Amino acid sequence: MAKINSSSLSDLPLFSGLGAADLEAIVSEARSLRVAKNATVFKQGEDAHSFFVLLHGHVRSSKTTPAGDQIVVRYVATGETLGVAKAFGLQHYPATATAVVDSVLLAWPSGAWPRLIERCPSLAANTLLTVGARLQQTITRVVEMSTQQVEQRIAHALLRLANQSGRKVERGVEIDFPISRQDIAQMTGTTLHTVSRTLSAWESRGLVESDRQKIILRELDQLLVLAEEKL
Amino acid sequence: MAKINSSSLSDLPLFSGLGAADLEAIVSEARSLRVAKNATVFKQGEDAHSFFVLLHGHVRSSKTTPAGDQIVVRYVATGETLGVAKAFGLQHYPATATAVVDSVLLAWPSGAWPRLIERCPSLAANTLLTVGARLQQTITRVVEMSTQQVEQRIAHALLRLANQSGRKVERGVEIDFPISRQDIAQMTGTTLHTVSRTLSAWESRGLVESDRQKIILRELDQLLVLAEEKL
DNA sequence: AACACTCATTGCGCCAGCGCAAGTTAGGAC
DNA sequence: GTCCTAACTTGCGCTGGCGCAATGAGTGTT
Repeated sequence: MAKINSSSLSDLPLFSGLGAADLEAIVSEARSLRVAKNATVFKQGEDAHSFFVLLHGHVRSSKTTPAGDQIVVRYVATGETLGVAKAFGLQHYPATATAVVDSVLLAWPSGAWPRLIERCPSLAANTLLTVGARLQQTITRVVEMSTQQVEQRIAHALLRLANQSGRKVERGVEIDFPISRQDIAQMTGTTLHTVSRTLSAWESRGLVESDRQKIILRELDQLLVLAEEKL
Repeated sequence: MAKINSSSLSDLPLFSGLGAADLEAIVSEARSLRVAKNATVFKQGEDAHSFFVLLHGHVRSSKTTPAGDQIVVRYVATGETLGVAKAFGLQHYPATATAVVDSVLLAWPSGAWPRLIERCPSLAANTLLTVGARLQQTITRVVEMSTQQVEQRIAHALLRLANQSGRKVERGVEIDFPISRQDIAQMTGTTLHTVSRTLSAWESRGLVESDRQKIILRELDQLLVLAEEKL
């Protein structure tokens, strides 16, 4: 529902290869919603009533353990799908999605999924592609946590964020949404203390420039060296 | 090709919900192959020419980093799919699949995938389910590596293996394929030394019984307590 | 302007678990 | 049998980075 420019939507990976008529039909079933900074799109454990595409903004997906530890699963960038729990057999959302800046999303009721993929089988194939990519990234994360030192993992995480959501600024590349030391710690399996120490050290070497919730990567090459080097 | 009992195949998650005719057609395109213990089904980096279903045996999927570190991605149990790289957009296998016991698989050329899912869209939906489940498991692994001590991670890993591929024996549950300390280390992000020490400690407490490449879990409840307890 | 809160920095002590190294044991090949 | 290799065990010393704790510095609110 609502006036959504379906031509720009045809570029989204989820909808690639879809005919205009199908796309139109699918989009007409969606509602769009705005989520304010720091508000949640959905919460872990909640019934997976809808799935979403992020049109504008940035969303953090994070998971809390029974013991109370939190970890960041991923940051969702513009154009990506989220909350597709039902499509892979989950009744409830496995994580909490929080807007880290004011964001705009399209939402479909999960119940519509079977009907949609019946009409457009390529939806399933497209979703398979993105879920496959996420699986690869997650495995990469396991590999890094198993084999690399904390400093290298932080370097990798920042480079990945810069790549995914970097904005060129005069001094380098800035990560385009507010992110705390704590967030980075929860992405790399360490503590905010260690992240803070590491960034301080890098800052004094001129590799990065950082402020509260803000990080600019100044020397991408050197960070890459740091990330790759086998101790 | 080959005499394969397609009725037993209809129980596989990949083929669930398929009509007998479709199933027949799909299976007729497969070739079956036997892979000896310690031989590889496919190698990391190789062109992803085929995808497989494991009919009998056990296969280890492992990944080697440029720096030479190895980690175990997962163990494939009977009935599971492997090597579906092409289905999620990879040109090459991201890992190496090694038979840990003599194994039998069905293989389809990756090129057949688009045609198969066009004929049977539920193949894509089914694959989405299994890939989704694997994504969740991998995320769980990241969470564990981020928040738990080595001892707890080993307990979790063994309980999971016992659950997936356990065989009841008089004294408890035995993991149904040969697995070394090294393998467990590569699943949990630690070293074979630490795994060995941990198992020794457990053995002296009567929680497990182990031999070379063999592990019997004797006290599942106590291991579960160990796994869950927040230090 | 003062308060409350969230985010960040840094010093210090400690310990889980890694790396090294040496030795043991079990299979498999011939 | 004998050799050879792969798997496993265990002691010892070291250290990366965690936990604690205290402090400082922005941000938003009334």
